[in-house]
Amino acid sequence: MKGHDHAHHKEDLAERLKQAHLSITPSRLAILELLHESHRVWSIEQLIEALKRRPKALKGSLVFTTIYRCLLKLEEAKMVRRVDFGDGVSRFEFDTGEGHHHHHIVCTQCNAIEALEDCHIKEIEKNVKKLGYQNISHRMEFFGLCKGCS
Amino acid sequence: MKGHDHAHHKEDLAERLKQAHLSITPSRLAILELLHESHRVWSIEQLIEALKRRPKALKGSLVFTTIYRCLLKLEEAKMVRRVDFGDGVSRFEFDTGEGHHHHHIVCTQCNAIEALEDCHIKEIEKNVKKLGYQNISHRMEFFGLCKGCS
DNA sequence: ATTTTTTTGCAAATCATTTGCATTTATTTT
DNA sequence: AAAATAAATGCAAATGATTTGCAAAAAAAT
Repeated sequence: MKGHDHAHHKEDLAERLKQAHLSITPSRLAILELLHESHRVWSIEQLIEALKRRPKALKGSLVFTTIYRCLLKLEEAKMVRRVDFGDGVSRFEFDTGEGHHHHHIVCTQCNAIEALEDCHIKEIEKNVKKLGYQNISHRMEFFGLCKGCS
Repeated sequence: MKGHDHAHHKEDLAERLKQAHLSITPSRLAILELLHESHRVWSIEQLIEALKRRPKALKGSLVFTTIYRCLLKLEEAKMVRRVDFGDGVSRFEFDTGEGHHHHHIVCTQCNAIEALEDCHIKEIEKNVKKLGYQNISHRMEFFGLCKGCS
């Protein structure tokens, strides 16, 4: 069952790459699989470490630039979303591409990151619209001391 | 009247520096005056340009590092707030230090920045609290096409 | 199977930010 | 007010993440 699921996902991911007119490469599939399975954000360095440790590691060496460029392409294709906590490091997470979006809470002590599945900021968006803006998007991240650290 | 007001502000700002145990220097006063008068955010480069053009320019040359370190100190002292739009450039604005806070909307085309004076995100904060977090803060910025650009 | 296009790997360039240190300026002490 | 102490400034160089150039390799199209 699990094996079948994985195969299914892999095909799906390859299909989405094809639809986005992106070549299907081992790096891209590996990144997408990892992001898809793990519901979390990854810095590029973290991704490289995790991919190295994988059972089915990539044959080629895992190079920063390669992962970086894969992520750029996947971001363009809306398969990956970039998350920025203002600490100078870009992080990435899987993007279902179905309009869902969420925010995060970052522990100011241990830097643990947790997803917040809700986003109730319609009021503010309304006001922004009143100001005459279009195609409004927003970034919102929370910072605080998590249970373990307080 | 205006002159008197300015003098008043200058004294206030010097007083706040004193209270924060920071030396009162021309650079710091000039930065604070500019930030206080202008209700907007400034990158360091923008600050340097603006300070150069001032009627009462600083005697010493305006050096990036100096402005940078001033802003760091002023941020610590909560007289200045740093704003991050995720474009790799830090910006700064005056901070009254009275608990007010606001967000911004950035035009995705012309990069114009406007302040949003309201912040209705109590619901989300409640949920974050339920998760066990303390000292919760957040970052939120909006992006969209402004009137002039759409 | 061959050509064409895209991706990868490595090195080097960028760009904003940060740090080191000698000099200057501000504050404190005498 | 002058001397001593502490802090800030200016310049150069270091840092660190990101981005780019280009030749080699891999994938897609013919």
